Amino acid sequence: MIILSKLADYGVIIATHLAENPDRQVTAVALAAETRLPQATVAKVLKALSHGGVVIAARGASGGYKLARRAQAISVAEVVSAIDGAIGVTECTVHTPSCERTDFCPTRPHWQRINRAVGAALQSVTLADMVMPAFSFPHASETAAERIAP
Amino acid sequence: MIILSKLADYGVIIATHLAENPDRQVTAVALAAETRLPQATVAKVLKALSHGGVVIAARGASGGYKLARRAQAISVAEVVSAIDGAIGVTECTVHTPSCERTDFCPTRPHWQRINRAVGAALQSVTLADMVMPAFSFPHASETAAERIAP
DNA sequence: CTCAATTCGGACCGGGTTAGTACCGATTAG
DNA sequence: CTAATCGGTACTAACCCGGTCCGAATTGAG
Repeated sequence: MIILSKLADYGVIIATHLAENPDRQVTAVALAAETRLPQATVAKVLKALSHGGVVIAARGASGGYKLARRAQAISVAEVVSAIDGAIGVTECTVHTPSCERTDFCPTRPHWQRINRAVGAALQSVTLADMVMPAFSFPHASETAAERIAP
Repeated sequence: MIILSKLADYGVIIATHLAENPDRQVTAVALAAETRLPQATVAKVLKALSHGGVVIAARGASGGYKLARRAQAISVAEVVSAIDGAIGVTECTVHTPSCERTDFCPTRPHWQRINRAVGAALQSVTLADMVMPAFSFPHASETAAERIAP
């Protein structure tokens, strides 16, 4: 299973690309060309990012997008939730628990615990981190580490 | 956005229910009744769990399901990946990186790092934990689960 | 020993969400 | 004024989820 939606994935790619050249105003079509992603989709993602306050849009001729803040101040979690909404592990963790099980179901606290872990993971990585090549994570068994269970 | 699919969520509910009465052989319809989940879906989930080695199925009259191992030995990650397949944050983290970006894209190691964190969170919770009401879970493992993998 | 009842196992199908596209209006620089 | 660019909405296509159906295996009765 894939956790992030494709759009959210694109969002991070695009935001990261913006983080590489800060202060530069880039148009949607240019971003699409530079990231090799479909133009229309890039435009759509940028709209969402703008809406979420991750990027700032300049309209009109010679308009374009750039990051709303410094790259270090923007976490991956922010980018993702700008596109896909709040992050939650299960149904109960995101909206109000209207399910009848809520009261007597003992699993909820555990879900919330897992949820916090995921959120922390996404929040701890900023766009500035994403740009840096990350030698600092030495791992021999890359594929094994990537899979949760065989 | 919701991370777990509904089926995976059901899977955990069902597996947890099985963990509550170990050694008891329960049929799919009984499980559906006891968990208040739709019968057909429960059956489907159980098939996947059986395939993934989480539960053991007995066919024929007086057949049914039971956990393949003790509840402490089965992690939530196992249940989830039995249903939804390997867990990965993005496309690249699960299948072979066929995208052209793979080689030059610096974000991959960071994704893997996030991925490991999520995996650790899911693996750190067993079915036995899920059954226990969570007032008393050890803080040590909690912080460990929440910390991002180095 | 045979048959029927019961249960799991695998293939198939429809509905709904998501990805992706296209259009038109709004805004701004030159 | 014109060209370029973002913003919003509507639309189509694809995929995945959830559910249903029928066949395979096993048990227990006659």
